[in-house]
Amino acid sequence: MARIRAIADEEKVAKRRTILDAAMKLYQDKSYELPSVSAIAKESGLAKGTVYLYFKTKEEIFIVLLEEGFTLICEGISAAITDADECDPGFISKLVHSYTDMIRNYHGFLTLAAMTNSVLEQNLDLNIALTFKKKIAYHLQILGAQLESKLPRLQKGAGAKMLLHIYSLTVGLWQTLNCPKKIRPMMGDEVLGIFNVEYFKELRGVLMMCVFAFSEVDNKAKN
Amino acid sequence: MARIRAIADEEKVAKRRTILDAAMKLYQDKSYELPSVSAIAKESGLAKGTVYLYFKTKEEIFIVLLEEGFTLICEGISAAITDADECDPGFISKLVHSYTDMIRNYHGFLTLAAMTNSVLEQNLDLNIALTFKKKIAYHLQILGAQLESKLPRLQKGAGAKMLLHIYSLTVGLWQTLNCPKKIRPMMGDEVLGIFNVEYFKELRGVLMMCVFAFSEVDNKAKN
Amino acid sequence: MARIRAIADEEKVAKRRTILDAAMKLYQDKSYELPSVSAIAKESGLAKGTVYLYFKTKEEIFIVLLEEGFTLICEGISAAITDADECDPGFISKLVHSYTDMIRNYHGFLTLAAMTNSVLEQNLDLNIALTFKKKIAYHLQILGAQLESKLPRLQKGAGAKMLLHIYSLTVGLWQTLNCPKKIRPMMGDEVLGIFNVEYFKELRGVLMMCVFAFSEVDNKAKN
Amino acid sequence: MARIRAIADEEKVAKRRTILDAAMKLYQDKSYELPSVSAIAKESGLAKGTVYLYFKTKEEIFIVLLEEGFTLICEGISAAITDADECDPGFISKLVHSYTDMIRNYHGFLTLAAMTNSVLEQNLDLNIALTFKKKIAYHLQILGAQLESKLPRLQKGAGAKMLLHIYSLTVGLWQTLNCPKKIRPMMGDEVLGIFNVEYFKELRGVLMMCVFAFSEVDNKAKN
DNA sequence: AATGAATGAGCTTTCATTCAT
DNA sequence: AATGAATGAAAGCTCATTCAT
Repeated sequence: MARIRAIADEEKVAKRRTILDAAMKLYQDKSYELPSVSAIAKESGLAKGTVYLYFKTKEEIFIVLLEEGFTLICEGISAAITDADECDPGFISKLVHSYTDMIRNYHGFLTLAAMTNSVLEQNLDLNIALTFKKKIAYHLQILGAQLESKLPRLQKGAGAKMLLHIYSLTVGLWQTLNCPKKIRPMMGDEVLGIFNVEYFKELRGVLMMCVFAFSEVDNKAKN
Repeated sequence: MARIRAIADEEKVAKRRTILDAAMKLYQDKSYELPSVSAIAKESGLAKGTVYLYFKTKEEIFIVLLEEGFTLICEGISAAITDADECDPGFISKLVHSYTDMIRNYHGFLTLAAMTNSVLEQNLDLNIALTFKKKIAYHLQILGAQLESKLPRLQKGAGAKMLLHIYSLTVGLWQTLNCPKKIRPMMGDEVLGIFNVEYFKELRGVLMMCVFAFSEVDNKAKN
Repeated sequence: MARIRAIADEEKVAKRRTILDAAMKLYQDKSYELPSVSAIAKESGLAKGTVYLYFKTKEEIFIVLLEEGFTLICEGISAAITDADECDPGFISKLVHSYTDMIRNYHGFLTLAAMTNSVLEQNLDLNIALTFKKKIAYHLQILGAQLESKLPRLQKGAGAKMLLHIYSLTVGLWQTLNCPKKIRPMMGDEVLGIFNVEYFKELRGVLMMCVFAFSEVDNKAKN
Repeated sequence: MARIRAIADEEKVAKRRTILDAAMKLYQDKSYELPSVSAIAKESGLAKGTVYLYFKTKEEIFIVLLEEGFTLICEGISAAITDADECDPGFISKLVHSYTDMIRNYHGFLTLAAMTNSVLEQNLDLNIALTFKKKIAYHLQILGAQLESKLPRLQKGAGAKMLLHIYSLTVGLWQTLNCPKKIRPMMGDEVLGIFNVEYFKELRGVLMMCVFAFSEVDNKAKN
């Protein structure tokens, strides 16, 4: 096996990356079932024990991947907000688009997000779980504040809350619309028409509606 | 002969019920972790093998429970719609309340719904999975149509779609806000404030907003 | 694999026996290291899971073997006591001989006994450990009482106690004199002369002495 | 140059000591389970690999500790023999007391001694194992001779042998009476009465008896 | 139809030891 | 001489599912 030692911190980070990437690859290849640590090790070209040197449990690997995805998406939106002109009537639409695009590009993010509670958090070190939650909260906070600064109709705190709701909807809708690969060919049935929509298009539709609603309601509350 | 068959069928249904009830009880008792088939069999007073005569896999048991819950909730809302007066300005609010109450009363429904994709559908017979999807679609259709008849501003098909979105949000929000028991005591941290809200209150809040948005947008689209 | 079902109780007992025998064989073959459950299963012609159907932990298997050996030996001595004539001046000597013979015939008993505390009791279900202790105590009691009836010089309770001491010495001496196979060829060194004795002969020698001492002291205490 | 070597040797000895002390501390703290090499290294303030520069295997560390304990105890008794007056009728009793006191003071000695065969000697370099045996033999010899000089009734070689038997009994009795902490609270049961004795008191009792027997028998044999 | 004994792949995890640095 | 990253065999155990009875 690759008995290459990661001595410097950056090498360690690189090896961690190797494991994370291998885990993600297998996760995607295995149609979004959590791969075994054994498989991850093999894919990484490392020994099983080495993986446990970098992550305490299997779930930790995936919680990190999820958190990375979340961070990435948040940063993307943040950039999009900065770039966009809030006076542009298409401001919201642009943001929504960049949001859905970010998610689309991080393959597996949605599946991962969907199993956060039911699977990942179950077998997670207490502190890791908490740290994860805090990071999510932090990102929502920061991004929410940024939004508030651009959309003055949003009251203090409403930005983060709105994002929380958007995120919830994103994950929930995905869970409702997504279905295992093997039954996809049989989804043609007319009865199932309601599920035969393109997820991202649908998501954008609902988001536009909700963001609009948010602004309105918030606005009214102000008056 | 037919008589005997009927009796036999009744017995079958009864035994299925026994298993389902036992599974649900254990699921609730074990704080919403899927119990083992062995435990379900014991709780049912049946042998392990017998359980497999009635359900092809463990997941099938829970998908049936989920579907039953879904049906129950839909029927409840249907009744609520029938009872309510759409001219009453509190019409929407009443519906939303009865919706959240129904869900609250079906303990474990949200957890079950949340694991639908990531866990349940993975190890499910193709036909079972499909049938499940169809039942969900059917209920959404029926209930959607009923809604449309009461809220004329809703276009054809918009009722079902709205319900789909509501359901998605319900499940997604639950996943975001819910957290494992063991980390609940540590949620006091200020950073986590955004997660420290009462789920059902929060849900009602968002739903009110969304339903409102839906009507508006839909209305506008009409004009 | 041998998918032969043990349905009747006697069949179950037989299968348990199969496992116990396989475990003992491996234990002896592997120069008295505890074999893995996996190996025991293979040797038994059973699946690993099946072994766990009959024994909760690996240690339980060996504690049962130890207890069986203990019981066997006690029964043998009991018979020897019954058969012997306490007026015969060689009474004690005969008993000691039958004791050492019993132990010699139960290969591995000593090694097993020697690891009772340091290994076996560590990973043992509380109740199993306790039951084991009770059985040992029970046998000591019974056999002790029998001895007292034959050797009137022994006070009440002194029989069991004497046996406890004899057993302790038996195990302790074995631990001191026994040595791993691989270093046996090098035991010729003169310095090691004290260890180069035949265990059973040595044991008999010490026991004779001790039993004698016991009687004396006890006798004196009486006067 | 020689000077430097001497210093280097001193350092080596010192480092060995550090490791041994750390190992002993952890062993005692962990209620007499063998600690991992990793833990020993950490406790020593050394790297894992460094430990292996000083000891070939983990077991070697503990065999050295056991041997040190043995030496200590022997030296203690030797001193006690020197100090005591063999004409004092309490001579034996005093020796026995100082013996049990020495053992009591070397915490963990008995546990270590008890696992010598079943655990330690298994994974030990041949030479190390042999050296260990030789040291034990040597100590028994020396101490035995000293005893013989004080107790003229002891024939040549009988001293060492007696000590061997005493040591065996000490370890064996400890194994029989000692029990894991977790089952200690449940030892109250009447059946287990025979095990509910104070180890050191019991040991002293048996030893007094045996030593007495030894002298007698030996004496008789002489005549 | 019902049983429950048997299966065995599968899991995570530990840790003594090695060896590149 | 010292380090500690990497190894990987080995372990115990679970449990969904099968199938002989």
